[in-house]
Formats: sequence, structure tokens, C-alpha cells
Amino acid sequence: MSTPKPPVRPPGERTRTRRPGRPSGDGRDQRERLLDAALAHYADHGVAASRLRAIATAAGVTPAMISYYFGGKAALLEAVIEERLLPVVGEIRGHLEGRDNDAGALVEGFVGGMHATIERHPWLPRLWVREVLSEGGALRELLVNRIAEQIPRRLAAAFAQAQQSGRLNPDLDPRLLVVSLVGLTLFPLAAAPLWQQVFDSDDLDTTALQHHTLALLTRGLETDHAP
Amino acid sequence: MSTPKPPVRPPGERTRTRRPGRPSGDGRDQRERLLDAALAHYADHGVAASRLRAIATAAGVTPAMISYYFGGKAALLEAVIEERLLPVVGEIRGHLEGRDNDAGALVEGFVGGMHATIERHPWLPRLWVREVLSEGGALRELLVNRIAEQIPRRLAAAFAQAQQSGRLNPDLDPRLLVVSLVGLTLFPLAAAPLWQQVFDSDDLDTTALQHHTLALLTRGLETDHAP
DNA sequence: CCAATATTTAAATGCGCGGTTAATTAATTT
DNA sequence: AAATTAATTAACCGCGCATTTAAATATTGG
Repeated sequence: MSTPKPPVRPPGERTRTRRPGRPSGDGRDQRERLLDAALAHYADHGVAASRLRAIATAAGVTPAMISYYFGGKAALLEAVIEERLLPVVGEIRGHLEGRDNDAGALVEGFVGGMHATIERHPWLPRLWVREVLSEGGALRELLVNRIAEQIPRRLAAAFAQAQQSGRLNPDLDPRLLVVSLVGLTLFPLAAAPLWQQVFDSDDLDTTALQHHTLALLTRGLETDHAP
Repeated sequence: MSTPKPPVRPPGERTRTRRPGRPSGDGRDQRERLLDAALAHYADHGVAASRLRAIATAAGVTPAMISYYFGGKAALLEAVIEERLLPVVGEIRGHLEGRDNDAGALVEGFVGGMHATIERHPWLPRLWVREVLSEGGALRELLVNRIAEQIPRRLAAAFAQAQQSGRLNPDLDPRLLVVSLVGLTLFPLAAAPLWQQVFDSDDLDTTALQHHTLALLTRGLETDHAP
């Protein structure tokens, strides 16, 4: 009987002074904060491994708020896709606009656009590796159904046309060139923390990477045109 | 009292006729089968998401066998690393032997060796994406501590030397070239199911990919040397 | 100023996980 | 052939998760 129930309040974490009830004014953007916290957790730990408790805590609310605003785990993911992911996909697509008839310009636009987009949204490569590249990823369906037509298939078609008119290395495969482009942009940026650790260097910034990538794409390993 | 305890045996799954007790002869390789099942599950679902129950079921035993043979979840991973993963790393390294002073031969050896190794061990790219590339992956430490010196740093050093003696495109970064090589081999092979779905084609086999990759690496996008 | 409504928390619920234990049977040793 | 050891299963335990419910508090509308 010594402790009937004094709010045991574990001293760690954050000051849990909030009692139930509608708050006074201040917090009107709980929904937005939840979306941001969810996106960050998805990128850092993967969608499946993201705990609603952790997302809610990061947003400064209780997990029940996720049910209240979205309806559940699956609906939260859906909302993140619609309101956070798809706008960024549109941004990437925008960097290709009006370059459809020049393979070189298209490649430059893709490489540059990808770097620019990731500069603004650093979570993108991590999320992509976990949820698109990995089989069973939560965003794979999204890529295949809603993005494939807008970006990769469009690029491949443009490359095929350039190749037919003799303006692209005929030993390449237009579709695989799209894969190579992703492997030379999204992949190295996703792996940046890894190779910085492997090569023990921070001096290799994304500008250097962009330079290197364009050099490799245009000339390959060769030292020069005229030996 | 109508059902005192008739072995309720749920009719689905597999015939669970096995009663407790040491089996008669046949199954002497349970440990090996558990290692294989664990590796497969790691590649398919990720290490963290692999349930001991599922691994045990796939190996045809009960989860308690994992405790019996290995001691627990962590020890099982350790055994898979030592007895399944590291031998394959050695195999990859073998493909580079004796080519250290020729950047071109090194690149060819890496691309060809990677394709050959993955042909024999198709789980490799999937596992690598999930557990090395992704932050927080269970095999990242392994790469940094035990593999980095044997493969990536060695390649980078050889490329730097070739570049200094004028036998490699001077606009490239030797270390980033290693990253590019991985992005043009391991990555496309890991993503194969994805781009086969995106481009709606199975005709792009790994031979075509190898051809394309070497073409891109040697000449880049250019149509030819002498225009 | 009172009733209805919106927003929030704490607590309860139920399920599935990793790991362990006791019992059971075969093989091996003496 | 008896005793010991090895291999195996079923059943159990406690924990952490997503979700639901009830209560509490503020805002809004009449």
C-alpha cells in the first residue's frame, strides 16, 4: 500500500507533463510532424523495422495519434508516399524536361538532377536502397506501377533512338544504360558513408563524385582519344 | 473430456509425424542444413527480419535446434559468416590474383570474377544490398574490418599507380573508380529482378550485362574513337 | 454559458517473437 | 544388457509490438 499509484514518471526521456485532453492552440501540425518523423525512420531503419512507438516519440506524441490521424501502420506509409515521396519523384523528372532528343544532355541532366535532388532530400538514396532495391521492399510496387513509365522507360526509349541514329556507342544496351546510370548515381550516394569509411576519407565530396562519374561516362577508362 | 490430448496435429504445413527423441541414422547434416536455410533467409528477408522459427522450419527442424547447435540468433549469424560468407570472399579475391600491375586486366578480372561468383552464389548480391549497403546492416563491420583491405583498398591502390604512369584516364578518381565498379556489377545483379520487371524483359541475361558493362567501362558513351 | 465536438493521453488487449526447459527416444559405451 | 550420452520435440515464459478503448481536456457553435 505504500505506493497507491503516484504517477511513476520515469525520470529519463522527455518531460512527460502532458495530461490527456485537447491542447491549447500551439500544436496544429502534428500530422506533418508525424509524416516527417515516419519518413526519417523509414530511411534510417527501413519501413518494416520502423516502430510506431519510435516514430510517435520522435514526433513528440503518443503512438495512438498515428491511429487517430492515419488509421494505422499501413495508412501512414501510404500518406508518406503520397505527400512526401511522389513530389520528389516529380522533381527528378523535371530535370529531364526538354532533353529527350539528345542522349548526352539526358545523361547530364540525370546525373546533375540526381545530385541536386539528393542534396535537398538526403534521405532519398537510403530509402531507395532499402525499399526499392531490396526484394520485398515496401516501395517496389510504387516504382513499377507509377514511376517506371515516367523515368526509366522514358530514358531507355530516348537512348535507343539516339543509338539508332548513330549518336551513342552501339555496344551498349539502352535499357542497361539506365541501370548503369542508377548504379553510378543513386548507388554511390547511398553508399557514401560506407566508402568514406573504407577509404578513410571525407575529402571525397559529392562534387568530386559528380565529376568522376561524368568523366567515366564520357570517355571510360581510356587516357585519351588520340594515342 | 472428449479430447484428453489426441495429438491435435494441424492438418496444414508438413506431416509432423516426428516424435521427440534421437532419430535413426539418416539426418546427420542438420547443422549444415540450418546454415543453408539461415543464409537463404538472410538474403531474402534480411538478417534482422529473419525469424528463427522460419529458418528452423525451412531446415525441417524445430527452433530449439538452433540453440542446440549454435547457441542463439547471434551465434548462428557468426557461423554463417565464417562458414559460408568468408569462403566466397576468398573466391572473389582469387579472381584478382596476379593482375596488380594492369588496371585494364584488374577491371576485367573484377567484372568477370564478380559475374562468375554470383552465378555460383546467387544470394550474394541480395545479401550485400541488405546487410552491407544499408546503414546498420549486420555485415558492415565485416566489410570494413576484414574485406576492405583485401579487395577495395587494393584495387584503389593499383588504379592510383596506373594513373600515375599515365595508363588510366586522369579525370577519374582511383577510389571512386572502385565504387563505380561495384555500382556496375554487384548493384545491377542485385537489381536484376527489378529492372527485368521495369523493362518487361527476360532476354537481358547476365552475359548481355557483362558485355554492356565492359563496353561502357572502356569507351563510355562515345560512338567511336575516330569520328 | 452550455452543449457538442475535436484532440490527446494512459491503460488495456491480444498476438508473435526469441529463448529455455522437460520429456522422449536412439545411439554408444561399458 | 544396462547405463550413459546425443539428438530431438512440445510446451512454456516473458517481452515488445500495433491497436483499441475510455477518460480527460480544450475549442467551437449556438
